[in-house]
Amino acid sequence: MNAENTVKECAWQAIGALYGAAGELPELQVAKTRKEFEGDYTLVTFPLLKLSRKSPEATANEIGLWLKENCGHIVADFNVIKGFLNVSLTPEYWLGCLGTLMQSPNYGFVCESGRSMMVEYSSPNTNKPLHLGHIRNNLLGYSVSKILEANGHNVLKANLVNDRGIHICKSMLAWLKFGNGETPQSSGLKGDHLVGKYYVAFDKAYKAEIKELMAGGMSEEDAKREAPIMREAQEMLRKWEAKDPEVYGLWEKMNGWVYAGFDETYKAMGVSFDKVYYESNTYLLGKELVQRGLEQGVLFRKEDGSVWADLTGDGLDQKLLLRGDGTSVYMTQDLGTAVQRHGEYNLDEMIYVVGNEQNYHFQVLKLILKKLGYGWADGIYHLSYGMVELPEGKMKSREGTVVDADDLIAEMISTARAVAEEAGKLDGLSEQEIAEISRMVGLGALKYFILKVDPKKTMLFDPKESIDFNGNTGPFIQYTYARIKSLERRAAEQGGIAVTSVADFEQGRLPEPKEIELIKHLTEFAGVVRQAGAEFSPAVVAAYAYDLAKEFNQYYHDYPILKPEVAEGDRVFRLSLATQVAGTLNRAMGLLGIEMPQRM
RNA sequence: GGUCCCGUAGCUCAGCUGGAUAGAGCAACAGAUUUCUAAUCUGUCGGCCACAGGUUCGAAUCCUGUCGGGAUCACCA
Repeated sequence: MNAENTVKECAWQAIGALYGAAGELPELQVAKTRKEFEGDYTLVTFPLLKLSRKSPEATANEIGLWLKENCGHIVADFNVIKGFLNVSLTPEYWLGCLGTLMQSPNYGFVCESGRSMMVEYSSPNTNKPLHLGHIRNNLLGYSVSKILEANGHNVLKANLVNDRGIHICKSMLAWLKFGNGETPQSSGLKGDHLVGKYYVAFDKAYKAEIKELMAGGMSEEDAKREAPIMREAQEMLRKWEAKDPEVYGLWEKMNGWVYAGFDETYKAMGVSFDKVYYESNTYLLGKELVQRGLEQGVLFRKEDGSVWADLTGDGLDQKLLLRGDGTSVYMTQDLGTAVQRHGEYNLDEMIYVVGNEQNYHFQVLKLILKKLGYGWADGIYHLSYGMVELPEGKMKSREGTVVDADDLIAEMISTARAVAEEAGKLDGLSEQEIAEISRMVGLGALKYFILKVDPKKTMLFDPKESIDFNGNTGPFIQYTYARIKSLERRAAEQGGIAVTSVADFEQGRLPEPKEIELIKHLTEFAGVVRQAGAEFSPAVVAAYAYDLAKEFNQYYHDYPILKPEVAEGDRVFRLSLATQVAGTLNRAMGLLGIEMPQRM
């Protein structure tokens, strides 16, 4: 069931019959007819002029006449404006589409592509809590996973936690120095926030030491290196690498606090993972790979013993892979991890959801893997997303301008509640229902706000102007859904309407123009899912859901569905159509990780 | 300096595999409600699609250059 293809096939037949199918055929251009013209689909005739050897108008007319005579799905009336042929499909055809939809509760979702993919996202550091930038990452990663699943792929959601390194040692050290044994239990602080507090404390103490050293005549660079607290942190990292029991125990304890905190945030956001990796387990990977590359002559060694990849032939620079002392760097680890995962799961694609500041890194990663002879490197895709900026510019933790993820989520939910209460939407509902609706709507607003924007674009978030609940927003779409659910409840109270196929409709009840518009929208969902999957773009799905909701709201406004004056035949038909809209909205929003309330 | 990304209404964003008169939302203004839920609907206002060339029947969309903004080019991750 694909109306556009139906039109295309008819057009091909017309062209074959009229002009012969000889020679190479131009691409057929069929598009949805613009609103201001009459018709469902438009055939652009300009590319066909070489075949027809006639004017655009004559060609369009000729094809239109042929379709009228020979194609049963296309209505007799067509119109030609300049080189554009506008045709419509019959109400019977659209009724058939509605019938197919009613029989296909999972319309739009493909089963079993046979392809396996890993989507790596989130990948936080364990020294501070999640912020707005992480929210964009997590929502994107989760949504893209859902979209790929809907395209029939076997998807593994992965999280590579950066649990080791100097950053966590900073938090650990500051906690030892200033913490007085404080724990999440004793302080009432969420674990990740507690650890983040000591990361900030470290930075403060570090800065004070630098200032003092510089006052004593030292250069800034030297002061940064010589500051005692920094030396201590580095010493701590060495002890960690040597698995010093005391340091290791502290590390495990504080990371445990952070994980408990993250789990809470993940749960609140509604994201999850199939596989969690820890850098403490993977940071030594890749060394063998580099050795092999060295033997193959793909990599080279400098006098100091360090190993490099020469990418200057590809327009890039040289890239360090092993230091002179044999220790590895970030890239080494990522190379090793990629190879290991590919061996483990035989992945067709690996999608990395990582900010655009790492564009270069992934370009290099892919290139080196190819040089090492891994053909599957072509299946690596860096889903690069832009920063979330505040009105005053970038978020800076040092200046305290970060928008904390937990705070923002809580604020969205409480705002949703306040808005609903003011509008009297929650009267008569239990506290539990109120809390659940507020949660869904608040999160829906936040998720939609972020996911509707093209991932690669830098986006702006203004905390002072709280996220809207009207217009092109998540709650708008949720509201549309809730109203349909309300209709369904009412219909059930009135004795139920048992319609499962078009055969149950009143004889001769065909869709009216506005209803055809809705059916047309509904049939486009499969194409939207496919496109979103091919482009890794939740924004495509968001735009679709909004358009469908808007279209339905107009219909709902103009056409009564269950009002007493509505004839039984119309009532049944309209409710069935509304149910299809609700189902499609629900599936579309599900791909964005947005839940739909039954009432709001 | 090299490479990559972005520039569309006052603001936030669609549209970009070339198609008809460039679309939404917010904001502003004017309307619709004895409600199948007004978190809705209708209308008005708002544009040298950064700029200049090129490609062609046709360019916001493709190519080149310029300007503006961002990222990156670490023995950090």
